[in-house]
Amino acid sequence: MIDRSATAVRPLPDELADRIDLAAPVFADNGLDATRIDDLAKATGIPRATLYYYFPGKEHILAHLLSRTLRQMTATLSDVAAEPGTGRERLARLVRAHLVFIGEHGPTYRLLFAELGRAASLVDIAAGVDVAILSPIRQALRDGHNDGSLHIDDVSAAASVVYGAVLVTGMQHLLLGTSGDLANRADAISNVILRGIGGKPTPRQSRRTTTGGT
Amino acid sequence: MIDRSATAVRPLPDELADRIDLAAPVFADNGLDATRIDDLAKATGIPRATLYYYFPGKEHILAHLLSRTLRQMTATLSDVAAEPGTGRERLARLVRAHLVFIGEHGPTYRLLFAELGRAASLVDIAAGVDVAILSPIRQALRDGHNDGSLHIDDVSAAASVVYGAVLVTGMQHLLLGTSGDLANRADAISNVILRGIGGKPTPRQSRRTTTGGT
DNA sequence: GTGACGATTGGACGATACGTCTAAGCTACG
DNA sequence: CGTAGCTTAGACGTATCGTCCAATCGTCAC
Repeated sequence: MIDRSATAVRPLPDELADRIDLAAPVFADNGLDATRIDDLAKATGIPRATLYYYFPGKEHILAHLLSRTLRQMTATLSDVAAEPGTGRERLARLVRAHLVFIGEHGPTYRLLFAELGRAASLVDIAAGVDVAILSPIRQALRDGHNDGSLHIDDVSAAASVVYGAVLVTGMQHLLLGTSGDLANRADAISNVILRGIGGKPTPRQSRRTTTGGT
Repeated sequence: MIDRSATAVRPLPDELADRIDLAAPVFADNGLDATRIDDLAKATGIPRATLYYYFPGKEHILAHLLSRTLRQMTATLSDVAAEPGTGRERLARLVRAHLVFIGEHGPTYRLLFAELGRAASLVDIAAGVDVAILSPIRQALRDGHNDGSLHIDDVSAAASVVYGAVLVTGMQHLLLGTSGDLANRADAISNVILRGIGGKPTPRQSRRTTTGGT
């Protein structure tokens, strides 16, 4: 329907590429719908006519920003995933790094999912999420299975569990403003994922954590 | 910012309450933004002026629908959760029922999350999600812990893992149109959640499931 | 130096959709 | 039969979109 160019129809000059980033907080504050092109123009200092010169519409500006964040996340997570260690260790690091990323890019991350439905039709952000997030997870899972540090029957199911845990935890944090540090939750989550919640009492006797909840 | 009334400012007559449901597919197809009030009027057969008589705007109509779906989900899941059995059994049933619900209410469910960012500002849908979904999960977890069928250290972390797994699986299905039946994935997910992916080879030797994936 | 071309931008424009409002018709109840 | 509230068509006024044009400016080739 619309051309697949992730960013803009015309190549975006570097100077504008920098300034357009200033649009992110505006989108984050108001959402796609309530954001006026004029707001973006004001916030970025780029005149409205120029914005339209480079972007077909505000959705494309948002898509540009989101795919940028997605690339950032891809870079961050793949760096973390590349560090040495067993698959199990790397998985734990991925979980932590992901939560930290959510904490740092809260508004944008929330935007990513809030507008995923809309923006996904312009860019294949859904696919980008897969590459950025699920793919390193799957890799760590496979590696862990091979090096014996993990035990995976169904890679895709396990990846869904891992990602889901992170996503829900992050979203609770972003939407409901739950308990303090996201990074702190990483251990609790990794624990559950690794040990499971099946009946068999695990090696270390039940060291109670924050049993409470919201 | 806007009053918290979940549905409408005026009490909605039953007859209209029925018809307004016809607006759901319209929203689901187009999203909040692209849906015109006139479209809703046409789809529901309720004149525009009447819509405005009962709802302050289309966002409130959407909020009304979403909270309705949420109530439905609450009912469905709490029914399932109420069935007899160990916490572990009920948890597995919850996972399955939830996935089935997603499969059946695909468009609306997707909408629920696509517009959550926006709608959450009108209604406390985020809180509704918590009640509808997380709360029965937590209950099953606690019960399972007490009856010995589960082993939970951190209820809220475990609940996040469970819900996240379901959510991500469901979303993959809805957005990417992954493999066939959602209900089929329920077992794989429950397996991972219960047994964990930690190295210790589980009691029953690794009965390989669908090791493949996307 | 000069002309050409593309980037840049202010401002005007038509279109669309929103949400408001009015007024007329209708129903129901006392 | 009269009042009150529900219902609805249609007319507005407003906001924002996206398009378009014309003026300006910088750069490059000749």
